[in-house]
Amino acid sequence: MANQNGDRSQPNSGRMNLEEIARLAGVSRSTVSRVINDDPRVSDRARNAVREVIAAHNFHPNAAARSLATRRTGILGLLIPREIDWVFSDLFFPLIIKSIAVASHAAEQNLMLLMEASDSGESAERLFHRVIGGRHLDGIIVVSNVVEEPLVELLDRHQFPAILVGRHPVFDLSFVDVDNRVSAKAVVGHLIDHGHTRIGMIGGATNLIATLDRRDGYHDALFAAGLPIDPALYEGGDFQEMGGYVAMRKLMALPDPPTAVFSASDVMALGAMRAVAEAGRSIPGDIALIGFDGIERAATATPPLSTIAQPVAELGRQAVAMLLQRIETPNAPPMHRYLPTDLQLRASCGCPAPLVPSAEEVVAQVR
Amino acid sequence: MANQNGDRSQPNSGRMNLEEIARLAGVSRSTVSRVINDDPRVSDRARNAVREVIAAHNFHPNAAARSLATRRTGILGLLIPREIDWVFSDLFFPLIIKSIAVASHAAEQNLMLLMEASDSGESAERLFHRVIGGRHLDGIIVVSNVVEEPLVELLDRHQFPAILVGRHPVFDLSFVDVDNRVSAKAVVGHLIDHGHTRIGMIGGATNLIATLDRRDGYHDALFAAGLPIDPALYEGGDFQEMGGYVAMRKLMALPDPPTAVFSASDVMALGAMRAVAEAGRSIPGDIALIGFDGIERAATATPPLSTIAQPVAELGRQAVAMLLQRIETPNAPPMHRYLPTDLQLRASCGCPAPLVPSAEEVVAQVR
DNA sequence: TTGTAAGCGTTATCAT
DNA sequence: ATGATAACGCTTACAA
Repeated sequence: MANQNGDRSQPNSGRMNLEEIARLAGVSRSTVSRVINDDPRVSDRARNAVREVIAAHNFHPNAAARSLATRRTGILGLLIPREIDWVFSDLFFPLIIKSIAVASHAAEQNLMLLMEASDSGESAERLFHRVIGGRHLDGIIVVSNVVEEPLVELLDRHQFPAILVGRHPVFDLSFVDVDNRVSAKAVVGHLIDHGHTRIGMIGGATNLIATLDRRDGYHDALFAAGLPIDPALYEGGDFQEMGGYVAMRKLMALPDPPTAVFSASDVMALGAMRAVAEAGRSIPGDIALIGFDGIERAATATPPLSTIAQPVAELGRQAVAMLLQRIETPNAPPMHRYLPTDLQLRASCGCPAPLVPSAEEVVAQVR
Repeated sequence: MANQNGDRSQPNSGRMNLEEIARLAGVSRSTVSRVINDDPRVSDRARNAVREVIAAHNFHPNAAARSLATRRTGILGLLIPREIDWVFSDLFFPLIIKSIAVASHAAEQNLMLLMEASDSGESAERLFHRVIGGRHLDGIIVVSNVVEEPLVELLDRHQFPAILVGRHPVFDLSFVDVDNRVSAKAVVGHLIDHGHTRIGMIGGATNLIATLDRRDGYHDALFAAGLPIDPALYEGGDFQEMGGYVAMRKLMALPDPPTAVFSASDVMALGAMRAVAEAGRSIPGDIALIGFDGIERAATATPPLSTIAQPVAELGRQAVAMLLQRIETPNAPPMHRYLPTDLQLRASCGCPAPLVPSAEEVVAQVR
């Protein structure tokens, strides 16, 4: 019997390599390589012998040597752009990072996290050339909605395998996204269905593509219903809670305030709710409200916030899947994938209380 | 004049390597290598010639070849353990990930994100051997408070360069942390200073070291004040909002309910506040409350939530700095670093309204 | 099916 | 100061 784990499973104890494994297994280095890479052209006898030695020594092939020979690193990049501060105002980024990480691991790929710091960061161009030029990565996922993201242009120009999470209006790169325009139109359409004719919107940062698309959808809905577009009813925000708060105060201070508001994000909607409450007015009685994103806090807000949910985890998973395809066939035409959103109607828009467990029931359930 | 950027700055256009650069610069490959690595033993003439060629072709050395030769990858690992779901109940993890990423880049290191999925993940042991054994990383940062984290034992046994964010009671690895016990004692001590004698606590998940430490600090404070320890006043939570909500309801349902409560996390405290409000009772009038963490929402809660803040970003920065040291001198004894917390007193504990801008002032400021 | 040997692109040692 | 040349550990024709 082979001495299984004779030396307490050291990781690559000493300085193990293919040559050494080969020696111990009584075969050649190539055979060991074939076994490791599941090459069928190996006899069962040799395969077993090699596997045994590998297991006994807990051997794992050296990553650098491997990628030097294969020109593949097995590493995917994930770039979060420099507008990092508002980026973490809610859990959208954390959740998408998580799903991308998990999906990468499931595909036996490692994930390299690239975060441009607003301050001490290297420029996009430098980062690009260092990481891409140095062949650190096989491909990259860019989670950015910024219109003038410089990386995007570089990726496009150099045809480096890349997937955007969030469409880009100018460069024809592969992306996965939700249809922000259509989704926003659905939201505002729902407010119109409730009978509202004076509908405001709290927008996001103007350099984000999603912001522009959601505004377009807002206009689409008004137009489709034959309602006028009053610029006074649109307030810019910043995707932060305070931005929503401020915007709602402005809307309420209008001579002829809206009776319903569409907020381009749930976090801003939460801030807006605080503003309404402080003004002693009620939701949806005085102002109906719907958000965008589908964050968890929407469901537990007072009143529960209607919203249109993005399939965040699925966006991440699709991005990884698409990137792996792209790495395999770099010359295929760019793919554009839109994932469905989910309109979740709760009390804040005037819909009847939803069929969800009450607080008491939840308590009982948690116990 | 050299043809600067003659071919539109392709990244490693064609198949550039040291040999090719050397040829174009009229020197040998070794000289090019020396220039790249800032070796002083190069004549200015040669250095300039090489630099020119490198710049003209936007050349970057191949990472795999480099680490094969140097036995250094320039990659740090960041492991987020498998209890991933509650991990993202607030922004602690996202913020620490961000600070670690930024600090790594500032130190010219890349960051590999390792997230064990609760479900489809490989086991800790497999992950360890694949990544560490395969020499993907120079070192690793583990952000985990879980007592029985299996990775920690492996890292300890194999003496792989590692830093824990959050101390481990058993294995003597380097770590950076806040002193949870002393901090909790300070919080509860403050409630005692307010005159409370019946003080409850909402704890966290029991498999977390921080939970145990904070409970110990709670006991310390009671003991130091000569107050009895009533087990009924301790309710377990889960670091989620709903857990705090449930725990507070139980505490309020007690025959002799507490007049003050220390919550082991701000998120749970927020849930607790909701429970108090729903019960028609007031904070701090009926129940004084202090949280732990210092999340942003604490300041805007109604009433503003007192808390003790962790220096989250600094924890990340220190972790990177310590890891780099450890990689340089692997045999140095483990370092234990405690960072100070910051008791932020607001209305929820009964302190006078703080000197912060009112909502109106904030609005004015934002405009 | 197996082994030999030639890369992969650096760094590092040793002469010169 | 510079240039050959041997590692580094793996994959992959090509031979056998």
